[in-house]
Amino acid sequence: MDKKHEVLTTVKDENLIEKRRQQMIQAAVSLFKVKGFHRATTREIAKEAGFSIGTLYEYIRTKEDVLYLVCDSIYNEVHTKLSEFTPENGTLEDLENAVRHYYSVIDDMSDEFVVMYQESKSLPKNALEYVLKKELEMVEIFQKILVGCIQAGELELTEAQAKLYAHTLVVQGQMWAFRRWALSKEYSIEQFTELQIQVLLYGMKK
Amino acid sequence: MDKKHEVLTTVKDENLIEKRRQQMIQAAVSLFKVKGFHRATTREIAKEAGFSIGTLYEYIRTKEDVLYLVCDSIYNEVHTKLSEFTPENGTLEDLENAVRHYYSVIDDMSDEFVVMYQESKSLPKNALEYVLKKELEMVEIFQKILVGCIQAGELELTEAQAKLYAHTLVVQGQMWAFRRWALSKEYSIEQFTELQIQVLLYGMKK
Amino acid sequence: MDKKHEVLTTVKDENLIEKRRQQMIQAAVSLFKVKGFHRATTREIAKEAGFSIGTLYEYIRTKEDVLYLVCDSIYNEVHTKLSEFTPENGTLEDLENAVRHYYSVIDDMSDEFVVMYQESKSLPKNALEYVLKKELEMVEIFQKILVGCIQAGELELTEAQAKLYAHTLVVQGQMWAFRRWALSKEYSIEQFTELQIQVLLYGMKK
Amino acid sequence: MDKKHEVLTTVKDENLIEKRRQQMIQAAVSLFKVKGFHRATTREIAKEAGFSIGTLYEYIRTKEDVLYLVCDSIYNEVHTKLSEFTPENGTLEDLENAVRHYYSVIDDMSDEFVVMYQESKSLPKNALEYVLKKELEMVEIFQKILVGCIQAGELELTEAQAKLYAHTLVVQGQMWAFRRWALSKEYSIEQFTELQIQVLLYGMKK
DNA sequence: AATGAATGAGGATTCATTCAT
DNA sequence: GATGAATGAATCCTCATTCAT
Repeated sequence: MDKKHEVLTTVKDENLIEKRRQQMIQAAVSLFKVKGFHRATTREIAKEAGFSIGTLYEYIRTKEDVLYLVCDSIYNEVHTKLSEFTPENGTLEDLENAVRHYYSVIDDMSDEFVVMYQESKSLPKNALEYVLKKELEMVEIFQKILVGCIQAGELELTEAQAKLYAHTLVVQGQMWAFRRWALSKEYSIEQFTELQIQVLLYGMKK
Repeated sequence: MDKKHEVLTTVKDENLIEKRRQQMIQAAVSLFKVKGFHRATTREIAKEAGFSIGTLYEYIRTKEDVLYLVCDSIYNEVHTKLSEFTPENGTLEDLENAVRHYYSVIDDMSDEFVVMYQESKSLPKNALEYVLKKELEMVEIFQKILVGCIQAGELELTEAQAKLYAHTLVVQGQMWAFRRWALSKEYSIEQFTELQIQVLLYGMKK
Repeated sequence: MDKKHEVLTTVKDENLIEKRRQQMIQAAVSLFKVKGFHRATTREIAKEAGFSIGTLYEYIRTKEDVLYLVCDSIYNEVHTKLSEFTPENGTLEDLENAVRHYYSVIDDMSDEFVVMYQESKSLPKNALEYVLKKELEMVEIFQKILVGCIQAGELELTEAQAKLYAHTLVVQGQMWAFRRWALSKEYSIEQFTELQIQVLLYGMKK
Repeated sequence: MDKKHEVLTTVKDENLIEKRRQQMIQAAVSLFKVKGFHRATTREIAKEAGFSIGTLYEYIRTKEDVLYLVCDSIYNEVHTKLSEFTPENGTLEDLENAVRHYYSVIDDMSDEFVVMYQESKSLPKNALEYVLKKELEMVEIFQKILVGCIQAGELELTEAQAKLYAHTLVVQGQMWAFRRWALSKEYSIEQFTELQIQVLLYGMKK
């Protein structure tokens, strides 16, 4: 459950595996976005990726493997991008900037986010567990920043509150991806971000 | 697009239609919860509902109709329950109570919520539009309360801010349904609700 | 392992099941005879049986079920035919007649025999066990007749010998089915039978 | 049709061809024994043989070639082993010893025998004809010994009877390979052999 | 000679939907 | 109104074979 869920391959060349999987993931995301996991066929995925159905199956075992690779890849990308920005001062400004950075990552990858959250329930059990673990890691990133602020005396929260607020921050970012159809009519991502920072950090009461 | 999406029937007797559809919806929710819309078969739905596949198709046209009925039914139930409680004073206490009421409805119906949000993307175009409209109506309920508070001088927000905060309140409630696997280990629904009210209304800054 | 291996069905009407399965078995035997189990497709089986592929799968779960039904049906038919003729006197004449009867059944059903013995190895484990049990029952029929002859003083054999001779008689009959391509050039079934009776019962030494 | 069926090769070096084919045959027999010809894949055969799928196809043209090589190799081995022992006196003792020798060869190679007889039906037409010819040659070996006994006055049989008895002797030997699952519980190969000699040469009547 | 990545035709199975009873 | 047998398009996946390196 802790270990990375392995996707078995017939092919041996590691570089080739990486290359083909990138093609595959990109193809899959663009198809899942439009039709969802179940309505996208393995043939379509292969074609969109630029190779034959036979080749697709040299790099995966089942269609669900594709979904897993997509989810794993998205999490890794988000993690990498968030890690580029790790504030360490424990100021509220740091927290604000972390949120801004995260929300901009979501804006860049909102198709991927929507696909991941809508389809991950179709993963086989242990792949799902792995993905949920990754989700918690995302929450922990924010939790650590919050704890930093608490220790620096900038925030006055219990551990339990900090954890919940971390969830809140993560979910509010996802909201932008999921409700883009409604929200983008009214706000730009920058407006959205600043408004959210206002209410989440400082409350909506005047 | 604005009108209620109609589900055609062979049967004439309105009472019977209502009865069979309730059986159907209940069966579908419990199946979709476990296997999702795509993996649940119409045969299973019919069986779980207590009648034959032939009978199922007397009351719907396509499998997607079942999903639509499920979503429609959930929204109506939530609407009804929220309408039981419509505060009109424009106090912050009213707002808090509205949130409490909404979050407790979500707690009661969290399976239904999860099913609805995970599967509604599989609705045909115009049924989806109808459902999204319903979703906006939910947001508007909170928006109105917020506007009430603004007018009463309890909150100091622009219209744009009020709308976004309404979304936030709605989404944070759904968070309880979607992240129950993680959150319920740490908080009861009451604790969750009070903590959320704290941060959303009054901010997390000390 | 002892119980009859069950083949699950979607259809409820028992008479219909029986009818469709007979069509299926007949179609399968004629195809397996020509192409073997693996090269015959389920579509061909359905078509030959006179219904659609969908209908075929209403009456079976897997392609191997077809093979099992074929084997089971053949054994039952042979058993029934052999049971029509059960000598009880313990004379050598009885034994001879039993052999004659068995060999003529094999002549009638040699396609079926060949199919069954060539393909039964493809059965899933517990279906195979069931079929092997049936095979032993066939041997036992002859063993009993032999024991009858021993008790009547017509033959002087140990139990162990009787069992082996029963196998021999059964296998020699099957030889007619398997080596028809060579044997029928030289002998009619009647000649074959009488020559076999000679050597098996009375030896080839002058 | 009479000529040896040729398996074409890209490779020139005859020694290498022989070596690779031996690896291939051994691998194939062990796989066919477990999974049968159809379920064993060419990839598995190559891997078990210790080389790549590409290399496998340097030494054969089609998968059926592998099966042919297996059958051919088994027949040749049996022939060689039987030829080591060719009695020429025309005594019944010679006949008995030939049978003993043959049955012990079968005991040594029973996996190979089972594979050959179960799978040879999958050979392409002219390879099958070649193999059937080989089978008849096996029968002829015994037929010759029988004729020797007849000429020496030890047996009193017509040509037609001699040929049938030759088939019988060959098939009874194969019985040991095919019914090992049942027979080996009751008899050792030596017991089996002696009992068979008794009944086949001297009859079971007291 | 050896390798192994690529191919795609082919096959088993599923399941939404229909329609005769 | 209710039933459930029949249908066949759709889909996942396999595997023999090829060919560039």
